[in-house]
Amino acid sequence: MYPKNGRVILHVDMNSFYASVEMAFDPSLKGKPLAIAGNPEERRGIIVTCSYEARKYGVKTTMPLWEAKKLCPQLIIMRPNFERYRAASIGMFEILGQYSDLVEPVSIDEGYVDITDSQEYGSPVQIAETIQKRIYEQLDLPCSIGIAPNKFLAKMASDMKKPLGITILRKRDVPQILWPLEVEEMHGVGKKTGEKLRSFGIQTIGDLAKADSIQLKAKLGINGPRLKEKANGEDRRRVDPEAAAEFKSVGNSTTLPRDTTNQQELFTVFAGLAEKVSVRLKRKKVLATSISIMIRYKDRKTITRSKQLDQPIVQVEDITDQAKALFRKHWNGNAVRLLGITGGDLVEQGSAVMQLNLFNFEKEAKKEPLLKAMEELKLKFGADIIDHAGAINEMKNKKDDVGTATSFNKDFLQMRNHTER
DNA sequence: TCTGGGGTCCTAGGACCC
DNA sequence: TCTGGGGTCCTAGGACCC
Repeated sequence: MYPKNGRVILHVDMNSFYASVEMAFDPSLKGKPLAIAGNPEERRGIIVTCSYEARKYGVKTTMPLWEAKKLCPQLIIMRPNFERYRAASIGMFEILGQYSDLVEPVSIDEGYVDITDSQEYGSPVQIAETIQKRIYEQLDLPCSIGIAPNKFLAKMASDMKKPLGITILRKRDVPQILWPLEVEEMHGVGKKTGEKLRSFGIQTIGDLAKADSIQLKAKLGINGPRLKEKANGEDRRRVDPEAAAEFKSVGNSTTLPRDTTNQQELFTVFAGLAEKVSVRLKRKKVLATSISIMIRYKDRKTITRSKQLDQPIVQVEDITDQAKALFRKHWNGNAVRLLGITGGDLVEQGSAVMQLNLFNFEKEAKKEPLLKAMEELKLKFGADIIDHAGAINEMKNKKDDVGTATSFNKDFLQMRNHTER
């Protein structure tokens, strides 16, 4: 039954999502070892997701393709079909949304649902069973669900039975269920933090739960005490439907077919990346006020270099120029393995246009005729932006409240390209 | 023939301002 | 004639997650 004080949170986690979607799409794949890989033709392809049948052969996520083939010669390899995954994801979140307004997407295949006030649909377990059944029958996709009083425990719970599991994790179960686990099993503890914790004698989640907060803070920063709270089953974070609606950066990167020191080649790659970033920014109707590049050298040493801009940009040429400038300034001349461009400090199209207008008016002391100013804007952002945003009207009527009327699900789906771990 | 790509959040030092 | 303290911004890097 529902507790009087306290919440009931579900964490819904799709099982080997990409592979499952492909199987739903083509049932003849069911029961076969299937892997989704970034780019099977490239020598640097890795496994993004694989079916449970493939896992039996030892095939794992992030494994290089050649290694996976060695382990399982009959492995079926497919490239990702993101449109299919987006469609499946929309279907899944539509089902979740029918049991609560408080749905927070975490990634394309995973989300939290606060069902504290959803008694009308049954008990927590009944709701979880209904959701799981509907996703399975209507979408032909398996998922695991965790039921708990907070996000952290729900997340840990959904991980415990796969595929098609439902797991309840109460706070009072924490000492028995969670504490014996290795500390790396915790969501939020990776390799490095695990090593650090072990270096001062913390091996299990239970050890972490009992560790000294002051010491943890000194060694791990703000993350230390937070981890300790979680190890004790405490987590007050809300299920926030808006959390995923706003993205903070848009980037594209690529590992080159072969390492190179040829600047012309590298600049061509930058132009391609800038094009992708530009298209994605425009689609989201935002502009970037900072640009950063990433360079991974042959020895895998990776650097990022960034710059704050005076004005937000979105056009390919502008992004390319900024990226090239950063590259020229910081490249050490060694062979490059990967290049990336990311736009950050995003502002909305409308408000960006306005900022530029204000900027121009101040600069030009209002001497600039309106038409010429518009031409300038079109040059800067592309004609579609002016027409679409009705920039002149916005300029007159609005100050800085150019609203965002975006459906979170859609935006969130655009925002993330998820790969299952 | 090693190890992708898209993100978020946190830290830390220096510049700069009051 | 040696020197406070707080705050913000910028840049770079690290850790983690899916």
